[in-house]
Amino acid sequence: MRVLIADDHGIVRSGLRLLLERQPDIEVIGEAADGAEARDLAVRERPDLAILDVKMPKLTGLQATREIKKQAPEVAVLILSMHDDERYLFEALKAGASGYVLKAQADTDLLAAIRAVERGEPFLTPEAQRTLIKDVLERGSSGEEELTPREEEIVKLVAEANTTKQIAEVLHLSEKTVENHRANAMRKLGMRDRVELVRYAIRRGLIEP
Amino acid sequence: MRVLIADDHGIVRSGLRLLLERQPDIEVIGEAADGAEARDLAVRERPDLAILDVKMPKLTGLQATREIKKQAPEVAVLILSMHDDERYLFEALKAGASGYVLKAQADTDLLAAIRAVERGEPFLTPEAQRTLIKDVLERGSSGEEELTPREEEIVKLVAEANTTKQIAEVLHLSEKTVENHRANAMRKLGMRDRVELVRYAIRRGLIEP
DNA sequence: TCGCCTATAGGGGTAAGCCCCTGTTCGGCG
DNA sequence: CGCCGAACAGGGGCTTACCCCTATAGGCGA
Repeated sequence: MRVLIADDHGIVRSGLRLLLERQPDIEVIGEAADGAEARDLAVRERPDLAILDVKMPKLTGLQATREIKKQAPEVAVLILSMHDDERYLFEALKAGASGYVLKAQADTDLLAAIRAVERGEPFLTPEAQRTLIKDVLERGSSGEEELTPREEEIVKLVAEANTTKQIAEVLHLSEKTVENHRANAMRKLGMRDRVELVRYAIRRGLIEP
Repeated sequence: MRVLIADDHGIVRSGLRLLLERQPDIEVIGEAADGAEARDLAVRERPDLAILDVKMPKLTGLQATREIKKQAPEVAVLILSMHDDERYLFEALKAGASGYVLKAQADTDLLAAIRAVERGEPFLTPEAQRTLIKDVLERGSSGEEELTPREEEIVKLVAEANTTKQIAEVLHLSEKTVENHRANAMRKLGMRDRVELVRYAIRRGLIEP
């Protein structure tokens, strides 16, 4: 199996190469340090698989994926996510990637992902599958809201460091209702306390850090 | 030369290990996936050198450096910066690090840095030296009330949604001490609860949103 | 040497958050 | 129409956070 590696950090490329070359049937046929190089190499060399980091100079992993799938659709693509988040999961799949692996779990999941790609199957980590399923269930597979407007309103106020009592006063509700909306939002998001809601609110742009 | 590696991404650890073990006189004696683990390993194993990523869960590389230098001052520390930024350079040196290497240049600079540390010398990349000079020139009087290193550690852990009990376990402290540090930090910053601390921690770059 | 700050730890209390329930009202939708 | 989900409200219980207070040990500078 001929594989192409693309990441802007040499250290990461070395780590990937080490991991892959322990497999007797995998051959790393090239490395790229940015997305444009990755695309050019993939189109020219037609590897069985291209492993692309999300964040790269010139072209992101997702942009490179789109171009590779257009010019060389038989090249499978696995996306490596830099961060421990899955916010690019949908875009990656939409761009034509066969799998999405978080870098933190790369050593354990990457080989499983490669084997899945070898069989022509898609691969998602359990976390990614959960995220995907949750999103599909909760927002009907399009860009709608996960939370109801009321819940989002209350999450925003929580993240602005208002107490339940203050929120109840602002919204003319009972404290109990506020608690219920907050609890429902937390349950939907899989969160345990207000602290996690703050980070969610910031990621969603509900408030400024 | 006995070396400890700490990074929350297994792939990066593998890459570092590969790079280091090509050197006949370097032995990687351990890997850590977060700052607390790195500190514990460094204190227990007393390596000649600990290579720490800046951004790690539980304790940042800088926080881990402070604790290592306090409990095992003979352990040299090299800071690896995740991104191509140098905003933590000054704090890294203040914390007791012997060097500061950007990950993008890690394969070329890291060995030079290690050799410098071996000779007991500090190491800065030319870019880092330039940044440092600029920082020293620009830094006059900030005036804000600063948190102690301990307080900052606890603020980070609070903002990562750890409970008092969990923080006490990670830092090997009583819950009461954690409460006191948290309260002192909140008093200094004029904040009333953990929610406000989260936004502070994100603004300060202690955690990602 | 004397203070001051930091880090550590605890006592004791109030307030708040979080979690498990039940229930009503209202509007939309198959 | 009958069902479902959203919004509303509450009971009761347990945990946690937050706020006073005291106290010791160590380091460091005036």
